[in-house]
Amino acid sequence: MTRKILCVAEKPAIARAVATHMSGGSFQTHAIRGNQYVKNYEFDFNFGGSWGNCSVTMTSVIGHLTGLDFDRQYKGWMSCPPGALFEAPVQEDVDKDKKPIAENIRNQARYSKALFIWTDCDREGEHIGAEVRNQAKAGNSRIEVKRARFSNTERAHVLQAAREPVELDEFQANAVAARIELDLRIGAAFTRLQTLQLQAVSAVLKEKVISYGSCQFPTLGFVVDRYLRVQNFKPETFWGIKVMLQREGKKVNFLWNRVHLFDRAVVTMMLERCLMAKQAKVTKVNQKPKSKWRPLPLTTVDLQMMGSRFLRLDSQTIMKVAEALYTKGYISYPRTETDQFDKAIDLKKLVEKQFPDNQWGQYAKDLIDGKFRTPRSGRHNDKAHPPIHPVCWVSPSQLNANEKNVYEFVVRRFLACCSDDAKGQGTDIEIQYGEEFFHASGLIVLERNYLDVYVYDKWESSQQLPNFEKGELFEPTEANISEGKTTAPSYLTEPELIGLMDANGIGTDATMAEHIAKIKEREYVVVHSRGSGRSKVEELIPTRLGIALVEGYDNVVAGLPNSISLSKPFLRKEMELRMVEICAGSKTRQEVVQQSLDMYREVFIHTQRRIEMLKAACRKYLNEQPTS
DNA sequence: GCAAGGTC
Repeated sequence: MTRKILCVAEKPAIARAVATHMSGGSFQTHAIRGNQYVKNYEFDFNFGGSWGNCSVTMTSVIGHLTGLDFDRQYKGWMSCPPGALFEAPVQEDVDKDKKPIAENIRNQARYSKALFIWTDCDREGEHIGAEVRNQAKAGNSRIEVKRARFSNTERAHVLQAAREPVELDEFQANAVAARIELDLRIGAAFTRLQTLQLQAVSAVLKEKVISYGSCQFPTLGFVVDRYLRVQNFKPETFWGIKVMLQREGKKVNFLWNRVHLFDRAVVTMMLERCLMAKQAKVTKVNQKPKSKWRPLPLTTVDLQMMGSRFLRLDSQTIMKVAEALYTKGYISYPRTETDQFDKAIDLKKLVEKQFPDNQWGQYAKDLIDGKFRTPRSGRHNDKAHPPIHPVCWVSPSQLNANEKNVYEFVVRRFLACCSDDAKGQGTDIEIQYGEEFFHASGLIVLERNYLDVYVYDKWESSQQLPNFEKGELFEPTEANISEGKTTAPSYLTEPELIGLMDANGIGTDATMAEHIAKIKEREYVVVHSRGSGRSKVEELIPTRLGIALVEGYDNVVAGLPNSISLSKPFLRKEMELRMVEICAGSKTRQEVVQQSLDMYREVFIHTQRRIEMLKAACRKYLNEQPTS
């Protein structure tokens, strides 16, 4: 009898893709009882080595199998003081809707010699792999456990992963387990505390859940921080020197190297010295080729940021649309941090698929006819997914308006990646006038290259400069003082917020949009539109409640020795660093959970003691008459 | 009625 091997992927789409490659396209599909998405695919495969020819069942989970929650007696909000949740017993259970999937794995494991885990090769994937292993062991305690290491579903790569399995990374799974426990305890404790305490403060808050989360609060913090900077902004007047020369019928404006200063008297004196010198001297003439680099391969964060900017869709909508395009097989997996293409991917083949398109088909043909360039490589690789790229061409008539726009963006971005940089000729002139230095620069775009397909980037020729020679003297046509005012920053936009979250490690590429949606849902922030038409900008403004929470917590911790506010990203960042230590094997899961809980408990106790400050902030913002 | 993270 041939040996049987059970393979389990993180999601149905991967199970199907891997089964297709391993089986060479011929497999049997069986539905499972109780879940319409998960399927079992059966086929034979030669693993080589000591495994040899085996019969395979390839199936999947749908993300995590289990969830962590408090024991039943702690679930009621009045069952215990919120602070008790830092120690209350918790248990891990298979989610109700995942029970049929877990059962399928236990059943299949019974007849299998080995389990091959095919979850994504990232931290969460390692934890999901451990959940799968636990179910398989419950069905068959003697089953051998292996893990396939793969980063895309290209055929040769998949086959290699199947034949060279590695071990599950227990450290990474433990790091995720620590995160899960911390987020649950801390989130629930603070949410119950502030909800129960603040509901009584204002009629506005009655019946309202005022949630706290280690990601949603720093997200709110960014919005409030920008809002306050706008509110507190005081414009300042500055002065500069403008020098202009007319020559060969062209007008050249020279910019001051000092840009501007805030002291009018000093600028006046400097200008007078210039005028006294009468003549300016050309100190540098640089002619050099300039180029504008083609974009990097597309990541999720970039898709969300560029998408909000150019397609005018909020990040959640973009992700929904991108997922629909992925499920239909038009684009690759849209959740990725990777901005470098694996050498194994045949990029030219993907370019060729775009030939039929009316808008960019000819551009794709030109690439294959010799203009193709290997894409640039960024510095990120999540080792799980390739950059987002089109998988095949789809007629615009098959897509709705949003899908059409997002697909077009993904394709244009991909073709731009496979193109040459735009090239031009730049001229930089520097002059000395009195004791001050000024400069002017000109640009002539010579080859547009990627700009022809990537319509979202702009790079235009500037006005041409007349000829200058190094060392020559000339008398400027005009030189005078300019005056201006510093302008207030504008309110935070969603792409900016996503950039801040990414830079501070708040949330993952898959969840950032959810955290923003969450603070809207909780009525901590609202979206205001400014302008109209193409110049419309959506800005995030905190509500009175949002401002009150941030100000309240800032006041509460103001007295603490290292006063780290919950509205700042530092605590979450520290948690992330400790997770990395678990992955490296330098700390255990238990150590990290204890340390992090101690840290948050200190803030919690302090908040309880000074709860009046939190209440006062809410009263201040919510119970006074709105003035606008 | 609480979180954040997978995915449908």
